Amino acid sequence: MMKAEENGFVLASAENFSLKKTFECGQCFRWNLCGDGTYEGVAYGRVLRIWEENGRIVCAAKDEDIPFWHDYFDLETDYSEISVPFSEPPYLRICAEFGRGIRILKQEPWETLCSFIISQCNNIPRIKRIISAMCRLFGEELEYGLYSFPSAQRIASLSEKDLSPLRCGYRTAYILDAARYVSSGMIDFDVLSKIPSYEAFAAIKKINGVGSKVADCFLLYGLHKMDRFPVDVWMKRALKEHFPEDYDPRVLGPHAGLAQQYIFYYTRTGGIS
DNA sequence: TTCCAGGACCGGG
DNA sequence: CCCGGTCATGGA
Repeated sequence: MMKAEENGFVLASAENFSLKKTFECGQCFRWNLCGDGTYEGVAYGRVLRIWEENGRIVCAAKDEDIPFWHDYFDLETDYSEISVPFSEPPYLRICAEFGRGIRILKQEPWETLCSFIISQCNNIPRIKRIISAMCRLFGEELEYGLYSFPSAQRIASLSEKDLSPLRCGYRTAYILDAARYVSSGMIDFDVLSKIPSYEAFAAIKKINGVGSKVADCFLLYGLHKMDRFPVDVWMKRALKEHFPEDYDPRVLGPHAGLAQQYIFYYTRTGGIS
C-alpha cells in the first residue's frame, strides 16, 4: 500500500490524487505551495510536506503518522466510483472530469467551523491571512514558522479585544460564540459525527453566525458528512445557469458534497487549471 | 467612490 | 417564505 522511497513515503498514485486541485479547490485554507513545488501544511498539530514525483504522491512525515495522513486524505475511498452518479446534467459531468483528483479532506472539526465562520462575505486570500494570523498569535509553534490551530478552549479564554489584531470585523463575536459552545461541551463533535447529518445541521446552527452555508461546509469538510451540499453565491450561479429549474442536489445521493466541490472548483476557475 | 468577497441576522411585507 | 438593510474589512 505504501512503501518507503528515498525521500519519503508513497501515499498514492497521482492519478486519483491531485495536490493542486485538492488544496486549491476551496475546501481548506492552511496548505501552501512552496517554491520547490511541494505543498506544506498542518493538520491536528502535525506538519506535512507532500509533493508529486514520477506519477506518485510522496510525503515527508513521521513514520507513525502515515496512517493518519492516509485517512486525512480519504485514500480508502474510490472517488471515481462515487463520482459515477455525476454524469448529468452535462455541466456537472464536465465539472467532475475537470476536478478529477480532488480529495475531500477530513479536516479538524473546530478548525473547519472557525475557518468557515471567518469565510463569510470574505475573499479567500484574506481568509487565509486571518487564519494564519490566528494560528501565529494563539496557536503553538510546531516547527519554525508553522503553528497549530488554536483550540476552542484557548479562543474561548480570549476577549474581543484580544482578537482585534486579526481584523475580522463582525465575525469576531461569532468566533467567540462558537468557541464557547465547543469548549463548554454544549457542542460535542463526537456526538455530531454519529447522528444523522440533518440533526447535526440543526445543532450547529444554534451558534450565532452559523447559518445554512457555514453549517454545511462544517459538516462536509469537518465531519466528512458527504451528503451535505453547501450553496454559496458561486453555486447559486452555477445552479441557475446550468441546471434544471428547481433542481434538488439531493438527487446526487450520499456523496453530493463531492459534486458540489467539483462544481465550485470548475465554476470559480472558469475551467482553467 | 463604489463594488465585491465561499453570509448571517433581523425586521417587515 | 422572501425581501432589503446592516454588519467590518480590504482589495480592485
